[in-house]
Amino acid sequence: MKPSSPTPSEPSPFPARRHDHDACIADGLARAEAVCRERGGRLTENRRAVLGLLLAEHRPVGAYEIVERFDWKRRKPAPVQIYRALSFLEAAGLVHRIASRNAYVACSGPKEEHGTVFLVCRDCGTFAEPSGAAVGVAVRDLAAASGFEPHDHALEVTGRCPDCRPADGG
Amino acid sequence: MKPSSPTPSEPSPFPARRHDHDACIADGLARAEAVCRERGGRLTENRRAVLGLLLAEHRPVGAYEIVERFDWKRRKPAPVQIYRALSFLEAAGLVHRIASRNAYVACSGPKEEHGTVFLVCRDCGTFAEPSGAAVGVAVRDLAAASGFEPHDHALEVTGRCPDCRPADGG
DNA sequence: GGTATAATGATATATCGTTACATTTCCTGC
DNA sequence: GCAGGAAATGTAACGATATATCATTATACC
Repeated sequence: MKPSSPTPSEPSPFPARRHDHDACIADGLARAEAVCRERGGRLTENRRAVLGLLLAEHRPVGAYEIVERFDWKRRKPAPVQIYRALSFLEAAGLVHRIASRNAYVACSGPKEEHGTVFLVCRDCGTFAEPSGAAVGVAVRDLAAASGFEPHDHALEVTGRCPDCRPADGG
Repeated sequence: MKPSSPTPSEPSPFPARRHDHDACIADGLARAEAVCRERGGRLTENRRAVLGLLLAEHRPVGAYEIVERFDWKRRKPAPVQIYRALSFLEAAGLVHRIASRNAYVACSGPKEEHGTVFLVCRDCGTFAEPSGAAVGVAVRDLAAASGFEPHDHALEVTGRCPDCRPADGG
């Protein structure tokens, strides 16, 4: 197995070291607009700003860190403003809460289109959301064996991302 | 597949509706003593009391709920007392934190001997920790495909336990 | 017993998230 | 344009979760 060379059909879920960051923000916001049109909510200034801030990072960001970094009409918003935006965005499947860190990340698509698997680098904090089909299968199997009826799941994995792990894989 | 009849070789990870509760508390404490002897810590009165309280439940319990229920020399302990005990117990692999609920559960064994999969019933709060070998495999596969080096993972599944789900499985 | 280490006691504070209610903005129909 | 209602925001206070700090006590080891 060559971890550093994933097959072309399954590209790394981690962002490339250099990529068109403005484009990934613009894409995220465009996707958000589409989701809002479909679901009926409004992508207001606050929500857009919070989502934009999360899209600009590829890592989980705490709500109060958003408060601090949020230049909002030249002053700080109250925490509740941020939480309201996050609640809306999470309900729309545009943001995930990383429970183990009390932090939030922009999601790469609507809820139906991805698993709920989160990889977080313990060194640089970089975040990725790989497709979690195998995990979904494992959850269903486990549940069936236990008589448990699963509704929702989240798998949070900590470790080292390709950029932070030693080159030899050790 | 017959979810309500798991194979005998893989018994339900959920506690039986009626079981010898005193025995499972005593077993848990005895296991804790053994772990402490092996690891070098001490199972002091506070730690024993916190673990005992968690063993007496089969569900995640919040730290401040422990504070409230803790009859400790006839008065309430300070939160920090509870958090200290929980930190020790978690480091020893005797307790898990359920991040999605900010709550803690007694673990059924030392860290090496089980996966890190948590089933929590959304109706009654009952908790189970099934063996998560398949999940471990899925995590390793995902990680290998991403070039990610996994160190730790936790899978939290919410749903309905065998006692709370409708009898027909719907 | 003397000393080092582990653990606790007590107070204060940091961090994360919500309640409550008044006000404003936006959409819709006229 | 303008009324009416729903959605979203503004503001202040509060509740819930977790940790920092430092003095003190208990335990293990010599």
